[in-house]
Amino acid sequence: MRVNRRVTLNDVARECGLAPSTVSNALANKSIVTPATKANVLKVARELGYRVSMTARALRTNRSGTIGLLASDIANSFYADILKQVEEVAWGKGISLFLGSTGFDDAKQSRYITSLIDKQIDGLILTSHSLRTTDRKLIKAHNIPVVCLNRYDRHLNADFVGVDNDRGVRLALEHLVSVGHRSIGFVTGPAVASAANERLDAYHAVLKEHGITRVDDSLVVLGEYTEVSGREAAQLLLRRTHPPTAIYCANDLMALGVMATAHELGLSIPADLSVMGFDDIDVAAHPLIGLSTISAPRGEMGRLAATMLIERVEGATDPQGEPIPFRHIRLAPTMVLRNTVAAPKKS
Amino acid sequence: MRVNRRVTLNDVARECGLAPSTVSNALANKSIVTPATKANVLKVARELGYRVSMTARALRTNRSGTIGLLASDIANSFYADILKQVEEVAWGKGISLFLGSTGFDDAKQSRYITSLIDKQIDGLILTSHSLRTTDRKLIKAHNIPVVCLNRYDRHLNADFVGVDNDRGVRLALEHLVSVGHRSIGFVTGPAVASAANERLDAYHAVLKEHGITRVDDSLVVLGEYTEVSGREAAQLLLRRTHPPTAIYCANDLMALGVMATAHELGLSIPADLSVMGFDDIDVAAHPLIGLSTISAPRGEMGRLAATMLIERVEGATDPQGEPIPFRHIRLAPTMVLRNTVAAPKKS
DNA sequence: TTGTAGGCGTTATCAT
DNA sequence: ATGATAACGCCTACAA
Repeated sequence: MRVNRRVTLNDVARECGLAPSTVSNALANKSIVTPATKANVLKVARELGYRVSMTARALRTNRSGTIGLLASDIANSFYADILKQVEEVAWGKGISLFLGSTGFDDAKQSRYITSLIDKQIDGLILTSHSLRTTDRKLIKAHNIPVVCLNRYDRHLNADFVGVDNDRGVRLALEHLVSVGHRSIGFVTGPAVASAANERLDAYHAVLKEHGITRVDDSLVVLGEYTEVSGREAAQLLLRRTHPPTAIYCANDLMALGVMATAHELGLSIPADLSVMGFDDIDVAAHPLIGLSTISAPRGEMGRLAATMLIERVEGATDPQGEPIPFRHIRLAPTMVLRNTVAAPKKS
Repeated sequence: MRVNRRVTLNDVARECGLAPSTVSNALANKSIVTPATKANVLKVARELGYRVSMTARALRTNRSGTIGLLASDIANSFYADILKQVEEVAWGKGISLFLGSTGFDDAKQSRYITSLIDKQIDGLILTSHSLRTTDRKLIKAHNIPVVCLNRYDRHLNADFVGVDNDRGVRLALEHLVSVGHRSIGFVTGPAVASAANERLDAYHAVLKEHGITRVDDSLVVLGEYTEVSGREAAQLLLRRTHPPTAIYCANDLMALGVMATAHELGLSIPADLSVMGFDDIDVAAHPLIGLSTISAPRGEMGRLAATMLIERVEGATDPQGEPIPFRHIRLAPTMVLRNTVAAPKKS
């Protein structure tokens, strides 16, 4: 069986009795070509089942119509929600999306970046690690626009969009303090991204501001932004001789883990333990969970990131024709109070 | 500022004093080229920062090193879990992944398929809609290997992997029946994919087999595989004059919605209402949820789908050199009993 | 308004 | 073992 060769621009041209360049122009809807021929070309192209080869076009024009998104854990609904919006914006612009999951593996992210650049992505959204210097060089050498999402890289010339982590953590901790908590545990995330550090810093700052200087370092436990790691952290925290009366988690998934462990330990929330999270993922709002948390506008973050990236890809300029300066956008989080916080028990 | 041109094979060749073709062969580690020159080429390539242009290579070889995955809702953790495994397998093979979200929009899926084929994907994993005939033609014309995941298309020559939906639903419903339920509501999903129909069919079959023939059609409510749609379905079901004593949902997300509504209506689960789902997504296992459900091995499904697809892309053959026949794999689901099922109240 | 020619960066074929 | 040449499919000067 003969394998059918692909229909090319030349085939259309031949069929129309025109030159390839004319067909190209017609298909690109250039005003230079006569409406009549345009119509004819379109008709023939459709009949023959002609489809442009983006590969050939990319080789020629240096634009592939693709962007990449790298996330540390695509099964985490925080990233999934962002991803969804990015996909939508990209789709609206006719751009295809490469997705990569980096785990917490620095090297994997690097290899992903080179691999995607080999594939000639037009732009890249980074949501996971900070970059290695080699990555930065590569990105610069190939002139790939980058948007950093929720992780700021001060060595990279790139747009940034994220939540105001400091403000978010403050909102939560001040609420916990105002309700009477003095001994507050903190489950932090891997320090590969700036967001984790910012949240941890805010924790220390708020406690200090409220005169809780005697903050025990062992009240801070390292998690991995997953539910299991939240469970494990809670084991550590709640098994102490003097367990904290409240636990603040750097994301909701870990807060769910803490709630699970508390439940299994026979502790009732919020009576025996207050818990708060960060992100406001969907399950947090479920009445059986009712997690009080800090809501990060991740839909908006995803949309903004994609929009800003595509702007750069398209070489947008300001009214004076100057390239747009890099933007640094912090979205304000809000506090959502549900059922996981109460005053600590008098003991 | 001069924008630095990309380093090409020719640059490496010139620097080495070799012909481009030799460099190409050296880089491809062909046995034909001398080890010494290989080493030299490699060294120079590294020094110059040479990176292959996959675009050019794809144009030449007709292989892009990319595959596509189309899902109806990437924020649904069912798909996210599959996606994660697909990504992992692909990454292991050096293949990049295009991700597309189709909603429940038939036309969007079609446009995605053409768009990805324009970008010369080597293969495609379909998890959402059934195909239009035009899609099938396009796929056939371009000879793109396809794997159908959890949605069977009998008109398409493709590998298939999915759960045994019939068996899963039977497991659940027979459990509900054995515990004493006779009036069982069913929240189904959009019939755009075969899985939804299979689950609904199984529902009818099991009820009939147990002599519950007087099954009221209004006990079947259409959902959208989302939590909100589960909530709405529950409103319909529980506001009836004779509400069912149990509700079976075609996926866990909708079961969560049912649980939410029940909770808000002051019904306690499982005392007043039994609920079961399908999938066994992560939250289902949370102690505060404890949803009894049917566990679909979606990690394995994702892994299998990706592996089978890549096999085809690489043109794998059986020992006789014949192309591998299309496989149709049904994975067995298992029942996970937690805390959402009890005998119906005597009334 | 349409046609011609060259090149984007590779690889495959054939010659040396 | 290495080199020359052509071709993958498209776009874009420039020429007609």
